[in-house]
Amino acid sequence: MSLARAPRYLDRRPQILDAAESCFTRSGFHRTTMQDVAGEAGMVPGNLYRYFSSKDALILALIERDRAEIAADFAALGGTGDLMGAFRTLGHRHFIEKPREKAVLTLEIWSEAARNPAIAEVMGGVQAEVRRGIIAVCEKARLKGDIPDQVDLDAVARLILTLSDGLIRRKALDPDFESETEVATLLNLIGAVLCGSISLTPCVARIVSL
Amino acid sequence: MSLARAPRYLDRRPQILDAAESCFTRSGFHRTTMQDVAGEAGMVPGNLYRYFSSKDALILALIERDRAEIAADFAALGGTGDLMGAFRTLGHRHFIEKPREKAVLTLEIWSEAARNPAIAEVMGGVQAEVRRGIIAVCEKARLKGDIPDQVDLDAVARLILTLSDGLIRRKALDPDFESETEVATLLNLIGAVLCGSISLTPCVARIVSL
DNA sequence: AGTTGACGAATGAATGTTCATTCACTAATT
DNA sequence: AATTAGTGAATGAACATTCATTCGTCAACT
Repeated sequence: MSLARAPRYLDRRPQILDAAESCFTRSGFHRTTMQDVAGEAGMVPGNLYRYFSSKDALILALIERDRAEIAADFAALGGTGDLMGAFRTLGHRHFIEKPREKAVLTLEIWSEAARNPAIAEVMGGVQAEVRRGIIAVCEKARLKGDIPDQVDLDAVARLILTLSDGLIRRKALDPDFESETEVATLLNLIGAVLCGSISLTPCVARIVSL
Repeated sequence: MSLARAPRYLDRRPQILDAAESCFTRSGFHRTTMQDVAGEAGMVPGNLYRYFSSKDALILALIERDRAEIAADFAALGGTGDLMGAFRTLGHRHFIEKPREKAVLTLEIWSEAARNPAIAEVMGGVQAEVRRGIIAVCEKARLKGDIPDQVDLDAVARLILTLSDGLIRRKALDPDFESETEVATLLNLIGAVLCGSISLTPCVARIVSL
């Protein structure tokens, strides 16, 4: 009787998520009403519930969409053997190309993750994936002899994560933040660390002497 | 407003701010009700309005209290001539001693700052002050000959700010974040940068070759 | 080809709750 | 007595969610 039929109408989910992204960026999760999202999506509030079971589900779906995007970027990263080129590409894509609004939304997600375990879990997943991606691509470079043995790749990965997060916060909130300059500086720094020009694990004597 | 006179009774403001801090940390600004704060402060909601004119005013006052604390820490920093010692102290105080909850609250403040201009302004003030503090203490060290001329102190200050923000985000949300290790690593890195072991402004040839 | 009816999509008007804020009042202090 | 602190019970607005209803499309049957 009931045939598996192709959806008669458009799938409204992407459209709703786009609307939600605008609203959440503009007003934050909690100041955004379902009425706002519906208005932005060109429909009526009740109808949102056909696609997302609750406001929380909507938030979560939005975050998961971002996650998928990041994951895709990292899949592409492993390909080439050009380590710094890969980092430069990623840096460009994530900190220069993307508008400030994305950074603002990320801040929102962070503050939400501190309380919503579902969001925390998604974020943890991204984090782990990015970290593994960084280490993997570095290890490939090490096999080619580009990275000295004494460089602690795990520490490098943590450093990059820290720098990335710091950049996001500054991009979102510092009025005179200059993406290009900042990214260039930090790529430079990372390059130097990977070269072994400085070690992340203490070479205490020199430092203490300062 | 009427701070002019010594209160006849206890000043409840600190007590209320403490309560608010707990609540905001636990639930975020927007999920915290005035009823929650009042309960935590051991009083009745209406009474909060004797001390703060609105929920927003309460949030702002809390942020300003933090600002004062940070400012005080930085006032102390300039004193000694021990550059890395000063950084180590600050790093310890802000990233190791303070509980994770403080970092969570900071995340909350960030996401709020993106929309509330009053908060953004306070944050901008802190930012500027910290930055000036860093540069000032570095310049003092440079006069003593501890920092080579080619080190770009402005870039160093930006780097430190970025690293600090990244640390806060990771401390708040990474389940296996290790304050001591991370801070030690980054102090080490900063020390190396200040030594001139690596330059933040491109020495392109080497990097590109990687 | 035209009609019908089934069914998913969308609407719009509630509904019930949660919450910031108010206020008339009582208690304590000087 | 006068002033300040604190109470507790509203109040009313905002908002997530529900639901009865309408609309649009298509397939099956004349």
